[in-house]
Amino acid sequence: MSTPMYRQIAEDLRAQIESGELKPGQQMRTEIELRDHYAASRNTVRDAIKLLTTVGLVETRPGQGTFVVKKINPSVTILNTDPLTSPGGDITNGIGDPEESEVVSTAPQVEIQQASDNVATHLNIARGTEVVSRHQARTVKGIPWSLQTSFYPMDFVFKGATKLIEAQDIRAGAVRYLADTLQLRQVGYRDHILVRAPDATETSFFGLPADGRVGVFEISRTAYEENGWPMRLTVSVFPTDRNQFVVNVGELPDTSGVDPRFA
Amino acid sequence: MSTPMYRQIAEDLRAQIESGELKPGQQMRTEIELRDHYAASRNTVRDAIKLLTTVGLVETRPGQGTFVVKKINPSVTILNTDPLTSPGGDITNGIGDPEESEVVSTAPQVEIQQASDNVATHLNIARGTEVVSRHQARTVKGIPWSLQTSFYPMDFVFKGATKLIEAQDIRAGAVRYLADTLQLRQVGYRDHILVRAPDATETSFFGLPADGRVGVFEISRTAYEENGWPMRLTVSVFPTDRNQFVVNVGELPDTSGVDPRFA
DNA sequence: GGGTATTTGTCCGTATGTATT
DNA sequence: AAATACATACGGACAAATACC
Repeated sequence: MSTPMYRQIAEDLRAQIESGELKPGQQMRTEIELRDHYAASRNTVRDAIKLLTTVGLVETRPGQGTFVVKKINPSVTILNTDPLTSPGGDITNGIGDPEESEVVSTAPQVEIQQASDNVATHLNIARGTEVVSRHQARTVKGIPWSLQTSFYPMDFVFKGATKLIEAQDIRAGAVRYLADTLQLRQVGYRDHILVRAPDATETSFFGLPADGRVGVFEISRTAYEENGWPMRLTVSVFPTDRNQFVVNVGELPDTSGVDPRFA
Repeated sequence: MSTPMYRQIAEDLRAQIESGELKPGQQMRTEIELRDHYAASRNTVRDAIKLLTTVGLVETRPGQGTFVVKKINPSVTILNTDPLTSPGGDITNGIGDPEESEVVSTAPQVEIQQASDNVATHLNIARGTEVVSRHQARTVKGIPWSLQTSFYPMDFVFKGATKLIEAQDIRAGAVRYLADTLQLRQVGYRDHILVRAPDATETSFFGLPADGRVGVFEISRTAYEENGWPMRLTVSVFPTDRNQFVVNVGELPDTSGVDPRFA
């Protein structure tokens, strides 16, 4: 009997959930009932529940009880849409109902910053160089979907792309705008995908659990112009619990028939 | 003073870590010392530490103490290498030192299974249809890197691709083999990326913390032949704490200069 | 709105087990 | 073997959130 009691309790409850005995959304027995059932202390039962919470199987609501989590219908985003250069450096959404995506972006929050290590590396400039930062929050059907920040070399503004420092959406897209004003043609981009813990801002914006057990995708998209120089870095952040991504390579039948189902 | 004490303690420690006052790898003060320092109970201090561990900032070692985690040097994998069809459906590694990758694969574990919902959906066959499952574990320089399972329709074996059910590596790659024996030419693939909690097998193989706070990437690669039919599904699993992925779109300078640095 | 019962959240103190040095 | 440090487990008390009457 070397496995701790709270793990055994958690394993028992997990089995009930995965067997379907406890259904998604259903309320579980209260901590007191579980304490009696397993002949343990309430704190031990709470340890078991805590374990299930970090794995994402259950969720607790103060004053109400503990519930089996419902599967969230995930948002699926295609990372390499075919018209490479057109949609801007923005990551657009290919959600279930493509027509009614209802993607809403806040007005960009524009700042002049000194390039951090990360930004400097991706933009291939010296650390501390001034860059324009344009930050936006996006919601899909009212639920928070992404936080994204684009970085441009400050040079671009001096050379005439003054709209970059205006706190307004750039109509026709930033790609088009830079091509028109600076003859900077975007010919490709590279996405860098990682997962990390959310910071306080992200936790609050996405409504993630405060204990940080739900990670976020951080996708750094570096766009290049025709001479091979990076012209923009866009860092987008998405919660991992409701987002998936797709990459298409080669000739594929039709991009539609992907409906993600998994137990 | 509405924020709980254990959160305040965690916030204080977090600030010390992020300011560099506590360096990566360094041992923190013991629970007893922290209890005295913050005039709290040991359990409360433990709650604070537990919070920091779920965020991945610290790690506890029984009998030794609590330590600030060291940043793991991440493995970077390119999802869309240019010779699309050649490297097989396998996801190959583009780690820091490309020459000495030292990727070691175990002998495949071959099984005949009935297609699960997920497999059936991706392979576009009926649920319960028999499929060949080939499972492999991979290590890079001795550390566990990925678990991957490929699924092929059982048809392929009946039609002559009998090596699929042999528990040996298919030399020259499965793509080449299927092209040679069945005239099945792979013309592209689609990667589906998501993050979920690891199961017991994955936790043990990767040596992940038992509480499941480190998620895993699950990348489902569906390969298509020239008539647009799926010919293989490969599901690969990677821990999120030591893996990153790259997607290249359009014309890029050279794929080398990506060295990921982030605070 | 108020009051009460229910349920989870926080915090304490204590005891004992287990891993490491 | 002994000391140290974290892990598990218990029990109790009060706070905070929610639901219901």
